[in-house]
Amino acid sequence: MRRTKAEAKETRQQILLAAEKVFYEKGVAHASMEDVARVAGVTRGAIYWHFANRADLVLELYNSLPMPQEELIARELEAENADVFGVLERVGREWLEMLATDEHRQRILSILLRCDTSGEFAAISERQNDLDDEHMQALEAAFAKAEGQGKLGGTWTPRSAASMLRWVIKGLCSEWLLFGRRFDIASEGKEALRRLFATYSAPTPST
Amino acid sequence: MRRTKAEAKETRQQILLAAEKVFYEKGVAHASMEDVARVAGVTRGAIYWHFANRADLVLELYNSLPMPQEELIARELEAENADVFGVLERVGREWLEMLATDEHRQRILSILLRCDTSGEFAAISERQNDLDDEHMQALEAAFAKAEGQGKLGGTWTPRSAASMLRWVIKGLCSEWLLFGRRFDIASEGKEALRRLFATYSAPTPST
DNA sequence: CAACATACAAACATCGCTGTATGTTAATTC
DNA sequence: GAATTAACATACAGCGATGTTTGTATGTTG
Repeated sequence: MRRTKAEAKETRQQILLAAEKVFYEKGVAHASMEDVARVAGVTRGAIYWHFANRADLVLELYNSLPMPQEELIARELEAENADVFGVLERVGREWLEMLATDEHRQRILSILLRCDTSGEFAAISERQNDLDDEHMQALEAAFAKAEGQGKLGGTWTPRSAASMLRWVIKGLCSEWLLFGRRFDIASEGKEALRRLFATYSAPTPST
Repeated sequence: MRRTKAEAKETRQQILLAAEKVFYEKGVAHASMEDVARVAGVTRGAIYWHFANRADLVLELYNSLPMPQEELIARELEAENADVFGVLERVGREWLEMLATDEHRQRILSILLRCDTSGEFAAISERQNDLDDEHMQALEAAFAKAEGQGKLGGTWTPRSAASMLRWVIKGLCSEWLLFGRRFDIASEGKEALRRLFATYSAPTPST
């Protein structure tokens, strides 16, 4: 019973959805391919037709997430007198709001956070690490620009400011995702970002 | 060839050390009990004598970590005019320094961070969550005290201050442990804590 | 110094799961 | 419309790991 191309894509999508559900509920390590197949309404044959193995399935799950448009942000920051803090705070807020509303992203990121990154999934976590590195460099550059504009106060350096921002957002997201989403990440995150950026622009102590 | 009690304890310790090494290198999910046994210089029989199963072994690994004396800290904070910020900043700094020097703690926490928390290891992560909850309550109480002393400035509330501190420390440790320890956690953490506590005591904006 | 318990080693049972190979049917292709 | 191939289902081989059971030699206890 060979399917049409459109039907095949539909099947692939069903498998991804099933994998998202099953991996999220049972954990990547302890869910079998047949668990996924059952939920998707197919057999393991279909899964192995569309995906090489479980690691590949997880990778494609990760790839199915639309990534934020970084070039757009970079362009916003290009202007000579760009409001760096305003842009960064807004981007952070938007990211948290997107996470709060996109349940697929929540589940997939939970899966990635809880999955054993050594061994077969090393490739995925390496990709994430590379992305993180790029983000850090972009952040540092942005804060350096703010410093050049004389807007970075306190004892902040571009590096320390970028690191702090990263730690807060990562801590916030990890806690929310791994800990049962027991608080309103959008509003609490918004508050936290506001306070954090307020400290960035605090006047340098004249000691 | 039955061993004496002291020798048995020694064997148990060897198994724990081997498990720490093997689980750290291969990941909990993909290391077999025989891998552990081989490194420990025993057979799986010895492991199953001392531990019920792999989850129990991981749990005992976690239990082997000496926990910071929380009562001591609580007592320090009891005094009417206690320097809350000073104590908390010092405690945080000491924690980071301890983590930076104790390689066992580094490996075991790495194992816990990367291990799949669903399924068989749910008990362990629940215990961690409970501990985290206690910490949060203690932190909130401490910041509430500081607020009562009129020392909590800005727009901070006890809850937001405690959350922020937690997120920063968690983000810091996670990044350092999972990311190859690519920076000096003691010194960078010390700086971050100093900046963070400085913002806590910043004067309230009179808007 | 029996008698028993302890601290393992060695062998066993078995089972779930993975990957692959083969079979089948229907969509494409030329 | 014959040939090909895509899209699966089904069947198979086989490992690797787990938990248990049995064996055994030696501490330990009364």
